[in-house]
Amino acid sequence: MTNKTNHGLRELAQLAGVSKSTASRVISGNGYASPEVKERVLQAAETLRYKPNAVARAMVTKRTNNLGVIVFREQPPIVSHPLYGKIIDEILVASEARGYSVFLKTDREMSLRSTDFLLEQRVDGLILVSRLQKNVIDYVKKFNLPYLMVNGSTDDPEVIHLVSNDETGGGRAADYLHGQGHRKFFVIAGPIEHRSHSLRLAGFTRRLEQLGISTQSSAVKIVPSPESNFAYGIKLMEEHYQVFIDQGYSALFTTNDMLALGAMKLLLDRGVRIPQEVAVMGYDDIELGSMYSPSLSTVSVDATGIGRDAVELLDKLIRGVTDLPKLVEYNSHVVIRQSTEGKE
Amino acid sequence: MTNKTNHGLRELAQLAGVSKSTASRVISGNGYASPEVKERVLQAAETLRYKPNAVARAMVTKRTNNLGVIVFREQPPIVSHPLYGKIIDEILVASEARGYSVFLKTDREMSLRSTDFLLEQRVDGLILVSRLQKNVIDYVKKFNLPYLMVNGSTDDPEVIHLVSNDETGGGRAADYLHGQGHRKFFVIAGPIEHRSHSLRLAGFTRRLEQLGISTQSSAVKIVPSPESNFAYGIKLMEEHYQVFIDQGYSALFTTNDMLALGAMKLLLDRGVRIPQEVAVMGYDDIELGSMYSPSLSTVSVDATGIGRDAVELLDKLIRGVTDLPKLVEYNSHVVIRQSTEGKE
DNA sequence: CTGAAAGCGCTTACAG
DNA sequence: CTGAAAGCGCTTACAG
Repeated sequence: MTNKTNHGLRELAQLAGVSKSTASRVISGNGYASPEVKERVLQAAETLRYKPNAVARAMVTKRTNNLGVIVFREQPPIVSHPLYGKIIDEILVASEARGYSVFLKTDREMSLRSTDFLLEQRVDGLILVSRLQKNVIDYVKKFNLPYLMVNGSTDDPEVIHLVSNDETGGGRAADYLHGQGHRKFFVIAGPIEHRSHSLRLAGFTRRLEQLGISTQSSAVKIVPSPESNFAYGIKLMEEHYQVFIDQGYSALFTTNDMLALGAMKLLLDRGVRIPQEVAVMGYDDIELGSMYSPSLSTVSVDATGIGRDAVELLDKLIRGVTDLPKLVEYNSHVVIRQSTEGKE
Repeated sequence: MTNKTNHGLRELAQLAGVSKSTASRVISGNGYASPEVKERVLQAAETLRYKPNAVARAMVTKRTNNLGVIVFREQPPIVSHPLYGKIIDEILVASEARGYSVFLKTDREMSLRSTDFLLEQRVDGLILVSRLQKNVIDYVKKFNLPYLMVNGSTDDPEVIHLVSNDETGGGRAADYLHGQGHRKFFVIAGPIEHRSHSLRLAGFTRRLEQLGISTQSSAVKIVPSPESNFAYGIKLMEEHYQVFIDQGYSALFTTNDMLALGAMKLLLDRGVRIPQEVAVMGYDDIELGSMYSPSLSTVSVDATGIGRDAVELLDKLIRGVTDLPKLVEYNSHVVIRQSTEGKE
């Protein structure tokens, strides 16, 4: 049994009977080496269980082949967040495919700490996920580090960001529900400061107006929610339950699935039949929604495309490719499931 | 505006008018420096926006302060897996608190690639999550690297592993359901090769036997499932639906929540009333279950404790603490929700 | 095709 | 209390 000491290039070279330079060339795959020499080095690497030291390599090449991903969220479910989890999964897979490893960090206080950490780790690039404060991106910009934003909001025209086309998606939801015959809409809208929530709502109401439904009238009731989670879906539906029933709203639209699920659970628990009495529609297409009974109709967000392209674009940035798009939008489409179908 | 070039210790020292050694001492916090000197260096660091190079530091200290986490799963939902996601979230938080950053890797083919990668990155320690093949741990053991296993299975007495006490939990589920008056049990059991599924089932049936219910008789029907996901919950329930109804099983127990949710959805879609006609109980306590309508009764797994302790134990291992426990078990408790309550 | 030498940006004894 | 020097484990021109 070879001992557990980690061997370096020097021991490797020694055992193979070559110089460190030569050993380095065959291990790294850069530069020439005769077949016989190559064979000997590889053989030695095997018996020594040699693992090149990526830290040392990074120091000289000034490339770590590491990416940093920071998810900005105040509340605990971070990786396990149904939408961000999907995006991160995709980032992981796409990174692996391009030879990058990823440091995953979460940042609760929208601080600069995690950014600093990754800067010190000399990651090759940074993916900033979710809404983040302007100061974070102002900070990142001061350094010479490729970065991009996923699912955040910014007016900064310099910043590359990937978002789903929430306004169009909101419009499609309105279109679909209207097409199903609905004329009275109850809407629970997540935090207006959050780009996606505000655009989804804007798209939804604009489309209703175009369809001849005044969103100022009693045909549309919009309830704002300070948070976009399950608990608030329940809470707000509970608070407005009486109005909801009395006014005869036949369709419920929320700016994300979690709110929809919460509201739907409250309705189901009170015996309201979905979709027979009320049609419910969310946004995001989280896995949970497809598993619900009734399964939740929704508007999809292309988490797979976003995650994949984030890595691809960042890789291009790192490699110095220019003329990259500053804004990449992903199309949303309506996903019809049990919570809205069956309405005749 | 300071330019974007990244400055090194040399420039820092130069600007502060001290030697690199001194600059290093104040930046790293190791060693002495007079208040005035310290002040000057810090000042210079500020104006230069100096970020210590963690790569260089790691090379000399032989400590990266990085941890590697590998999640072994063949199927896509990895980070976004409802249970593993929770554990990973906790690992992230606990790592941060102890000054570690984490490389998150997934491994679909149970290969040695991700392990090698992390070995090359010279992480200080490794957390192996989920079921992994014996060859992976045999491989890791050959290197001089602290590691531990979470939620996996091993007979190797040397390996530190953290698991939930699945057998006891299975027994508690049986106890609870029996106490609710149920005498006919339908069980969907996940892959028997997976430690947690087989122990949950074993605990459940053993306890039933103790309660005087023969698990060989028609009182208990056990259906094995090759996968432990939602789709199989639906599929198996569908296949056995007629038997299920005809035989009058009043309780359904599955070895995880996903299976329970799938089976429950099928029952609900067919109009079976839960819990009035059938009580349903899962295992894991994933967030989804608490949101369902009816919310799912289950047996909890202490994901928070597991994630937190994994980092704590690994940190101790890294710091050379000895006499660590080889096996840490976490208690499970029954979580009663709508899918079983209401039965009188 | 291969090797000697310099250097990546730090830290750490060791002098003084 | 501070600085000069060596060295961590690699890669990369540059000779030969």
